[in-house]
Order: sequence, then structure tokens, then C-alpha cells
Amino acid sequence: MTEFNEKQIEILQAAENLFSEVGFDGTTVRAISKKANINVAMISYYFGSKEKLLESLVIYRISGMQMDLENLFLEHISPIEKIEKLVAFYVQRIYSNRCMYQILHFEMSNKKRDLDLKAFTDVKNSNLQLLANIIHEGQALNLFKKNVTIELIPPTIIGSFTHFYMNKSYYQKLLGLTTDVLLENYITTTFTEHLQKTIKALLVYEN
Amino acid sequence: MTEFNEKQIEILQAAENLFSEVGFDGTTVRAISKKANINVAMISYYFGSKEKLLESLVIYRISGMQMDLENLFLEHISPIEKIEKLVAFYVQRIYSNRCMYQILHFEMSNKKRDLDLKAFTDVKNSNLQLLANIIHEGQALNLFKKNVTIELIPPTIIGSFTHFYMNKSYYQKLLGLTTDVLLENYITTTFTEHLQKTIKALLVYEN
Amino acid sequence: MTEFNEKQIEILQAAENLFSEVGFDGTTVRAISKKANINVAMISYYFGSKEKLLESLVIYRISGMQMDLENLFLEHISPIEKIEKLVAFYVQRIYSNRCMYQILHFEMSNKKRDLDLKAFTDVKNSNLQLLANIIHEGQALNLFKKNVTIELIPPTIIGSFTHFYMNKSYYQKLLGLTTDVLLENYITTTFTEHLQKTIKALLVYEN
Amino acid sequence: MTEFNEKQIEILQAAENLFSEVGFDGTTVRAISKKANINVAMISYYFGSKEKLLESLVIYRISGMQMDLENLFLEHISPIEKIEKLVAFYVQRIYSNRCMYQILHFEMSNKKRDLDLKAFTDVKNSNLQLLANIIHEGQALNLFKKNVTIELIPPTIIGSFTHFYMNKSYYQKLLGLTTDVLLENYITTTFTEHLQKTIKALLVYEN
DNA sequence: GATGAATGAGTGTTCATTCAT
DNA sequence: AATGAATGAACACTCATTCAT
Repeated sequence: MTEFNEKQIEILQAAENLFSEVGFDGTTVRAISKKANINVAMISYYFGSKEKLLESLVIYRISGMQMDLENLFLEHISPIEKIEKLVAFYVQRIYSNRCMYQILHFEMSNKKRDLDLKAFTDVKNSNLQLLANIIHEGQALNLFKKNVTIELIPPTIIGSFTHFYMNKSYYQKLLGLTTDVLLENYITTTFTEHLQKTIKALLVYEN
Repeated sequence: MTEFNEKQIEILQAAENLFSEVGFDGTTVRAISKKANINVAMISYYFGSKEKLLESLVIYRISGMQMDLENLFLEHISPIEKIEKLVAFYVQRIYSNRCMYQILHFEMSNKKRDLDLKAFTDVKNSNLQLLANIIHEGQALNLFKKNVTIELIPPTIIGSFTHFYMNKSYYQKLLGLTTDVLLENYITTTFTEHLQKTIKALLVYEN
Repeated sequence: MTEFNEKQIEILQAAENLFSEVGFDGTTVRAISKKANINVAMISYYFGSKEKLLESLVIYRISGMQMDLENLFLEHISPIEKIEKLVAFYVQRIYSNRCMYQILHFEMSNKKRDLDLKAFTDVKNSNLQLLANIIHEGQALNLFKKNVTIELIPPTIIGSFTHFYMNKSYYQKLLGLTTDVLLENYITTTFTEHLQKTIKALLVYEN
Repeated sequence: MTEFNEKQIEILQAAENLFSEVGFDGTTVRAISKKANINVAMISYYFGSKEKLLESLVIYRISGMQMDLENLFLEHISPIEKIEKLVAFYVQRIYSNRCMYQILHFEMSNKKRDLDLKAFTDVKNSNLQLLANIIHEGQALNLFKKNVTIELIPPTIIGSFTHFYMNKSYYQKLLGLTTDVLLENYITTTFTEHLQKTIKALLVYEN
């Protein structure tokens, strides 16, 4: 992979914030350069173009996003506990990378640009595989039922979070989460538990 | 509410498509005018500005979005069946209005513009109320368990769909849905069932 | 000459006000139509174009501007009194037609448009002739000195007024003329007397 | 004050010419850019906007307009000669800055824009003060009469010139000044003398 | 005769990018 | 390597005018 120097990383971070806040098209290279305290020309100089900066940003972030959960499968805990851990990890990772998720969420459906998101696809596939393994393990132990569409579980987790976070001002008001600290706390507790319960119930309850 | 004439509706539809495809900032008024087969100046003439066009669009779409589900509560069916119907209605409505949902999804998290989305908030609140009524009914009949965070159910439904649809190219490949017809079919059957099962399980299964 | 109907005159008056206030280029036909309470298309309809509206306006106003001073020369008063009367008439007429004077003042030096201002030139020439006659009469009576550049007297009168009026906010403050009534009063008394004295002194005082 | 670089001054000069010839609203930024041989975007780049360009222009010109006449009062010449010199200076300065005077003349009476013309007001006030001092000196020496409205003398000088110059095509024809050189010559001789005589007569002749 | 709808040319401005150093 | 100046294309929008009725 390409290595980025300090200045480049500053630019990437500035860009990430702005892209997630006002969108790619809503962000000007001048705004990025101002936020990163560098000259406008540096963006073209370092990354080639604004679009390539986005690509670099995606690569930069996704490369650090690979879930370090391979050992989860090896742990001697029940599949149910594994699911709980997996969901918590999912939420945690999306929350940590919420800016990038927001960007990707929009850019993936934007027909103007077609980013090379193979890296992201790989991550998703590997996560899906991990989930499938856990579920199959649970099904083999007769803990989980059989008729579940495994592929639709990640979108439920990711989608729930993304929707919740993108409409955070609405939900903050609805749930009385007056500060960002309260919101973060809510996400790591109530929200995570809700998702855990949801996925567990889906896997266990026969209907 | 303001009434829109035929030409205005054509413009609104063209704008909706483009906004959902390439974003508000990624859409030029010339692209809209070309798609709607009208002169550029007509957009300012009819709506005042590009931004006001978006506002008009939101009003236009949301006003027709109110769920006609009040009678659902009156039907003599079990709360479980009500939930099934409600989820199916939800999915159906989001699918029908997927363009607008995509636009709103982005605009709600975009700090650049702050649309007056009171109408949309009202819709969400009324839907949430309806859901809460059904759940309370089920809880009163001891069909549903008590410890559920009702407010987090709509984001799970909406978020699951939105994420699924915004990443449809990924999921189409993953699930072998080679055509849009297959995709639509999948959504109305497997996807809907998945969500119905998920919500039902969450409400019924005590864990 | 062309006759104008009531509606046309309303348009002309609205246009005159706006032209004098914000200039020809600064005035939009829509602003005129709004002020005159008529449809925008009427302007093109009645006058052909915005530019031709200006031409019509000039014709309309100048035709009523001809000084009715021919009898002044016949009156049995001294040339000095005639000069006094002439200056007072001048000021009065410019004040009455100040909007049109303001328009002409600017448009005459505007290279973009070359109005056919023959009518205005005729007026100026005839006024100059009248002035010259009075001065010659005074010189014949040895009341006025000989070495005076008659052609430069009208610009002194018109220019003094125009400059004063175009900078009226400055002079109102300088002279404490807090209201428009005070300003009008000042013009008809002190200002007029100042100009009368000036011209008389110029004509009489040998230096 | 802000310093302007070479390119900026080129732009300012091009703008001044065009503004004085066809007015501010009649001038397009593209016309300025063409005349100054620069890219259109440079105008926004250097001055922010077309309107701010005008403001910069006014500041640029007025700052160099301050009359260097303080020593006039110290010279050991009679008040009459001082008036002569003052008028000549006035005419000279207006002639040198005729473009800016034309612009200001229009903009001061244009309700659309309200330029901050404090600098110009200061210049006018200081000139008026100088004039008042000379007149009071002459009155103390019984050379000048008492009943004169000093504040109306500058408008007579400035107005006479401005009107003359703005209608120069009329006066050139009237006075047979077929070339611009002849016109300039006329202004520095006959026209200046006319104004000197006028003001002197006003101050000296008791009527 | 009179008008609301519609047009295309043109407006000032902003944009990502490149140039000269 | 790093930058301020400069560029041309594109932007949303406004304009006077004309069209269809």
C-alpha cells in the first residue's frame, strides 16, 4: 500500500471531516486546504486531484478497518456470546469510523463517481464469512434455527446504526440525549443491546 | 399546500431522480432542465432557486407519504399480524419513495443546508405512535415482552432497507439478483420476510 | 408627436422615477411594470423595448420643457431684472424636472446608448439664445461688461444645481436641511439667490 | 491604506474607464477583464467582487486626490489671487480625475449602492475649510463682501465643470472645439478664467 | 388588446486545477 | 518541495424579450 506522510494524513483527516459533513461535492479543495493548514495546490500535488484524494482516503481508512475478530471463532464461548460480541464489535467499529461510513454510504450510491471499493467489499465479505461461520456453528449445536437469511443480517446492523446516526438530531431529541456524550453512551449501551437482542432473537426464535 | 402544475411536477420528478442519483450538489440546474425538457430559467421562475426546488420537492413528496395505516389498528387481527403488515407497509413505502429517502438521508446529515423537515418529522412521529400502540396492545395481551426499545425499531427497518438499497450493486452480486426485476421481487418477498421475522422475534422472544 | 395614453404615461412616470433613482441599467423592466401596476410584456408591447421606452420618456418630458420665456424679452424691465428672472426660471424648471435632468445628465455621457437628443439640444440652444439677447441688451446699455463667455453661463447654472442636488445628502447635512421641505425651500430662496448674485456679478463686475 | 500591485492597478484603471463610460451597471466584469488583459476570475480573486472593486477604486483614487493647497494660505499673495489659484487648482484636479468624478457623480445619487464615501466627504470638507479661510481673510481686509453663501461656491465650481464635461459633445460643437486637444486647451484657459471671474465677481461685487 | 408562460443570452461568481518560480 | 498567482470551464441565476392564447 501507499504510505502517507504526516502532511498527507492531515489533509486526509480534514477531507474526511468535511466530506462527511457537507458531502464530496459540497466540499471545496480550498476548505480542505484551510482546515489542514496547507496550500491549495498541495492537494493536486499530493493526490493528483480531489477525486483521487477521496480514493486515497477510502484506501487509507479501509485498510485500518479489517476486523480483528478471527480469534473470536477460536474462543471457547457459546455462539450466542459470539454473536453478542460480534454485534458489539460491529457497532464499535462503525461508530469509530462513522465519518468514513457516512461518506461511503453516500458515495456508493452516487452514480457520478465509481470508486474502486474492492477493499471495502473484501472487508464486508470477510465479515460476512465470519458471521456465517458463527451461525453455522450455532445451527450445528441446534441453538439457532435454520431458516435465516444470513446475508441480510449485516445490512440490518450497519443500516440501523447508519440511519440512527445520520438522523441523530431527530433521535437525540426523541430520546432526550441532550449532549454528544449522552449519545455516545446510549450507543454503546442501549443501542448496542437493542441490536444484540434483535439479532439473537432472529437467530434463536422460530417463527 | 401549494399545488403544482404539470410542468412543475415534471421538473420535480427530474430533480428527484438526479438528486438521488448524484446528490443535490452534484446536480446542475441545467441537467434538471434537460431531463425535464424545459428551459433553465423555468426552475428559477417556478421555484425561485435550486434550493427552493429541493424544498418544494420535499414538501411535494412527504405530503403524499403519510401512511394510511390508521385503520390497521382497528382491524380484528392479532398484534403479530399487525406488525407483519406494518413492516410490509414500511418496506413498500420506502421502496416506492426510495429516491426521496435517499435524498433525505443525505440532506438530514448535511450541515450545509438545513431543510425544514418538520413535515417529515411529523410523519415519523405518527408512524412511531402507531407502532407503539400495536406493541402496547401486544404487551397487554402478553404476546410481546416488555423490555424493548420501541424507538429503535423504526431505524432498524428504515436503516436495513436504506443500507441494502444504497449498496444494491454489492447485494445484487452477492445474492445473484442479476436484474432490477429480480431485485424488486427479492425486496417484496425475502427481504420483507427477513425484516418481519426480525421484528417479530425481537418483540416475542425473551432473552 | 406621438400621443401617450393613460397607461403609457403611468409607465413613463414609473420608469422616470426608477431611472433617476437607480439608473437605466440598474432598472429592470419588471421593476417598472410592478411600479406601474402593469404586465411586463406591456413595456415591449407599448414602447418596443426598454431602450425605446427611455427615448419615449425623453421625448415626453422634453416636449413639455420648452421655456415659456419669449415674453421675458418683451417685458419692460431692466436686463438685470431679466437675468434674475431667467435664473429663477432656470432653477425652477430644473427642479421640476430634476428626475429627467438626472437621467439625461448620466445618459448624455454614457457611450453605450446614443439617444437622439436633438429636442433637448434645441431647447438648450433656444435658451442660450434668449440669454444672449438679454446680455447683449444689457451690454448695449452699458450695464453689463463685454468680456463674458455667454456659452459658459448655462453650464454654471445647470451644473451648480445638478451637482447640488445629486449630492443632496451631503449638502443637507452640511446646511442642516433635515427635511425635504427645508431643502426645497432652501433651493427656491438661498440657492436661487446665490446663483442670481453669481451671474449678475459676473455680468456686471469688471475684473 | 491597502497597497495595490501592478496587475491590480491595471484592473482598477480599466474599470475606471469603463465605469465612467458606460456606468457601473453597464460594465461587465468580462469587459473589464478584457480591457485589463486578465482573466475574469482575477477580479473576484483580487477584489472579492465587482462591487468591492468599485470600492477599492474609490479608495485608490480619492486617497490621491487630497488637495495639496495648505501652503496656499501661507503664501504672501492677496486673497483674490488665492481664489484664482484655488479655482484653477479645482478645475485641474477635477479634470485630472474626471473619470472618477463622473463615477462618483452617478453613484452618489444612485440609491442601489451606498458606497462608503467618507474619504470623499473628508476631502470636500477640507477643501471647503480652505476656501472659507481665504474668504474670511478677504472679508477681514474688506476686499470681499460679507453676504455670500460660502458652501454654495464649491458646487458651482464642480457642477459647472462636471456639466460642461458630461455634455462635452454639445459644447464642443457649440464652441467649435473639434479635437480633444482643443477641448483640453479650452478648459485650462477660457473655461478656467470664466470660473475664476465668476467666483471673484461673486465675492467682490456688492449687489 | 392584453397577459402569463417561456426563452436564450448574458450576468457575477466559484470551482478544481495548473503555471511559474 | 512547495506556493501564490492565474486560468478557463462551469455554476446558479437574472435579464429583456417573445410566444401562445
